[in-house]
Amino acid sequence: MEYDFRKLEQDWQQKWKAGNIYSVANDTARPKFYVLDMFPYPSGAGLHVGHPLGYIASDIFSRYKRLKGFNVLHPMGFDSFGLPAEQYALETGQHPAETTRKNIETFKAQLDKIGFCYDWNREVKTSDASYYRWTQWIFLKLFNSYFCNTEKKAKPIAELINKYASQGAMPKTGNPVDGIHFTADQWNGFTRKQQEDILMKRRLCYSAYGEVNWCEALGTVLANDEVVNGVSERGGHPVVKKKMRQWYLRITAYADRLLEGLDRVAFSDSMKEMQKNWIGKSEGAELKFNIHGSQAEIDVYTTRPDTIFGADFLVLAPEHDLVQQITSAKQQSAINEYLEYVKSRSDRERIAEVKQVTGCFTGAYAVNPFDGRQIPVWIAEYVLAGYGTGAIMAVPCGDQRDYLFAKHFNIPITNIIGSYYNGEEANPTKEAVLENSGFLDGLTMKDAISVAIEKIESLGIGKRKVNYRMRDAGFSRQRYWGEPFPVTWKDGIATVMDERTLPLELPFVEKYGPGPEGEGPLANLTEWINTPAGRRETSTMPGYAGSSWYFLRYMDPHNNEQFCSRQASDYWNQVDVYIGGTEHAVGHLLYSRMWTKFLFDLGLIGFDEPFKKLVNQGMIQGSSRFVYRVLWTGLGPSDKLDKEKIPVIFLSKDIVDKLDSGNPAAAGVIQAEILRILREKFPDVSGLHYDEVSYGGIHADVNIVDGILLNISEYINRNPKYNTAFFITSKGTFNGKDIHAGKPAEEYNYTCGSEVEKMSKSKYNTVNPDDLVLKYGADTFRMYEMFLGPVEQSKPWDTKGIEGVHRFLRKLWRLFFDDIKGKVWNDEKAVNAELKVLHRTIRKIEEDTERFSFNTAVSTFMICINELSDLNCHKKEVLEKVLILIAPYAPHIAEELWNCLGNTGSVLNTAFPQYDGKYLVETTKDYPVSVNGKLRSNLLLSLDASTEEVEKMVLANEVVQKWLDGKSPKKIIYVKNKMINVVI
RNA sequence: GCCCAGAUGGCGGAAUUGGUAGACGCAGCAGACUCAAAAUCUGCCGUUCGCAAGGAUGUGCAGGUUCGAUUCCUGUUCUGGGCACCA
Repeated sequence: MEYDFRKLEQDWQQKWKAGNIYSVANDTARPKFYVLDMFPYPSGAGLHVGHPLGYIASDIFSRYKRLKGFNVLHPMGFDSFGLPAEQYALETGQHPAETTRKNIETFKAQLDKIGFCYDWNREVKTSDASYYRWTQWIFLKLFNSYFCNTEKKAKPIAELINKYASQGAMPKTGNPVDGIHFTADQWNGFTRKQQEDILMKRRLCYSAYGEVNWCEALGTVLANDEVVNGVSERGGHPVVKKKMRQWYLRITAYADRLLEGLDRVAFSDSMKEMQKNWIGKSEGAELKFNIHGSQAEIDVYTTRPDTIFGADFLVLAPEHDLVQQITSAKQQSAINEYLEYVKSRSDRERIAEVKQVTGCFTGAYAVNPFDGRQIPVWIAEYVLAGYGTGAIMAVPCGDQRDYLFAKHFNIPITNIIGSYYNGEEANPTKEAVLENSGFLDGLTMKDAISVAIEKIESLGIGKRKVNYRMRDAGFSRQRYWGEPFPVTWKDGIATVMDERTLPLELPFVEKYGPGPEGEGPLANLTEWINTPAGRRETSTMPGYAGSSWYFLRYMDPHNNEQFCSRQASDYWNQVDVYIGGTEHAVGHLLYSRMWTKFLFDLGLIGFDEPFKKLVNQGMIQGSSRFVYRVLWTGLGPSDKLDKEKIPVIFLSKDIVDKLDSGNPAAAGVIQAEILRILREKFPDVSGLHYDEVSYGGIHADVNIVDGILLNISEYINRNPKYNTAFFITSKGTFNGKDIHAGKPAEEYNYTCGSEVEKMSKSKYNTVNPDDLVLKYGADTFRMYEMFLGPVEQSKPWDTKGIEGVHRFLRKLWRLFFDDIKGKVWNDEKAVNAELKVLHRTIRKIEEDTERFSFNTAVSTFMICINELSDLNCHKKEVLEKVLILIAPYAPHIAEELWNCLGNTGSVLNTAFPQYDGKYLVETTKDYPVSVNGKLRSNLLLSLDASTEEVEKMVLANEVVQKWLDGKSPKKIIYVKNKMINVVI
């Protein structure tokens, strides 16, 4: 009986489905365990081998926990709203709902082939109205809530309105400020619009003006991803910043709680670090600078108020409100020019720019509040409007960027740190004793910080301030394929729908192009947008809206009354293990943590951190392959050459390497060969020249490249336009039409370049799991993905090596069945040697699975099966236990053999075997003996030997004596059960 | 540029707490079985000197701590991920 993996895997997958064995109940006395994958965006390219890495890991863990007696929730769903489907619709006219449905179908079929134990009854799709109804519902809750700064939690905005109406909003100390403070009487006298504007500043989801990437030519807003070097990815049109009304999530209100919550979750330190840095809490001061000869005041945020006397200039963000007001007539045109330039730059470009210092003087001078010194006010792109107050005081002797700016624009530098400043670069120290610093003279900078703040506060020119780098999250998109906002606008007032009327379904559109004025496609639906209550909001929610709470919906997916019943969320509680990529380190994870805290504040769930433990799977990268095509810049005479007739020439990687080797002779030979081909094509053209060979890399499908050797006939076959192209390789020059599939690729020896990149369809470097499952089976595929290396590590995909895992499973099979003899397993009693192998394996598998070290677990299985084979062990007593151990990893073969042994039902319904240490007791150890830290010999010693006995034995050792050469050792280091080191 | 991570044979990786570097697998080499192939099995397999015994050297690079460093510290190079509208 042979290992017919195709048949048995199919059979078991059907039986699992028919028997509904992965369905999970909410009401059970068993302890719960919740294992969650980050659900995928169902892209049109289908699943590639990178997706299942985390899914296999979580599947193994779920099955393992089930064997350990837990009621395991292990659901899957789809993050099915998103930009790619909309772009695809724009190009092909196919409705995103339709393509998304198809893609999900493909994904599910692919997932099922790998044999995952998902409870598909709990599937969620963020684009289903029955799901996004609750996303909209949570939006209403956010809109109708504010963050109470005293209690540090969200509360219904109705409470705030009541407070305003009864007590107003007056400062505890000091004078009320117009526009911020008001009495109850004033509040009650405000117009509805005035009241709503004030409330909007407190709502947890609010509307305000913000900047977007605007592409005039496309008439649309673009994602950063769609902007490349300042122009649109599609079409290459210029992109500028534009202010538009947007929705925002007030995540900054939760900044402190998001920081604090990190102490209560098991995320990796680096993950916590990334979130902390993203939140970017800093403490410092905000202070006012007056502008000489103007009413304007500039608020500056600084973490280093101690350096105030070293401030040689101020820099405003180009977008700063005061720029126009303070700019002098003389500087006006220069400023305008600079603003034009900045408009074309993305935030990332602006911060990343270091080589080139740019900026523009406004003509205004600020007055240092302490010594009255007048310092110039500049604008520069490295100051961002979104951070702090959008204005900084520049201290060139202490900040390198300020230093470079001062040098570049010849602004004199004041040294306040004496010898700590060398005149050649800034020194950001806090240790220096201050000089030239008025009342701070003689203080160390560290101590001066609080002294300076106190002074600033006592003079009433500023205050101590905690600042966050994190900004409120943009919550609206000028797109179609997302959740519509249940909001209408009238007279500038946003009114939300009654929650009982949800969902507000996404209406069907014919065209996916943008609406007028850069609004989303929904703006084109005149009938839909105009309602008696007002004009509907036409933007939709971002991708992260649906993914910020999906883990709750899995707990109670069919509930029509609530997003998730309290009963269900109390039982399943936090996600025990969450598996996904680091690319979500800050976005998704912060948003879902915030939503959880918010829902907790409202008492809708009983926990405020969603994920107890996070496992970051590494990214499986693609290993791209390139062919090199000759580029014709420098080819002439251009007026005499018929463009149509210029040939396509490909260079093999080794030829390209020769070109780049810097050896002019080798490069000359290649150039001559190209010229030869050209002369053949253009026999009549005189003065033909091609000055320098240049080339460009083009992705070739990794699936038709063996190692780096291109299957050249298949390449031409797939790209018929190249069937008259020339291929120059180390074996000669070949014309496409002479290349035949019959000849082995080695004959042509066209080699490719390679590069590790993100796996993506457009890079032709994706490998489809289906092919591998078909060829080797799901169990082999699962174990191979795990065997590749630690789950947390990123690595390029390589199919080589999968054979070894497949051989291992066949070897396992042969312990039970022989191709000729048939059944070989028996009911004999196991002996100690066999039980030792078994129990060592049980212990190691349990350990490795618990710490997510699946690669070493696979290797442990291999060692176990090798040893049992060597021992000729075919005993059911041992093998049965091995099957349970391996069931999480290779569920199909485990089920099959489990049943062959005479068991009924799923192997998952048994219990994980108990490890017994008595089989593993050792009495001796073969110690490594080092001399001066270098291994010289081994020594078999009893484990209960005394230190004296050991030393005696060591000194008596021949090899040790040889190295001692008659001398006596300085020291003998003996670490029990580890090693011995003799120091001479 | 900033934040985070990683770097070990021809390749993927192992070494869990500072204690025998290279487990396990792939590829390769040699052999057995076979008419042959497949499958399977056995042995070798970091580099280098040596017939061998054995020695030297070796975990990106440069230093340091230690009886002992892949592991800890300082610096540095390269690669990957993220940087707010991809998901």
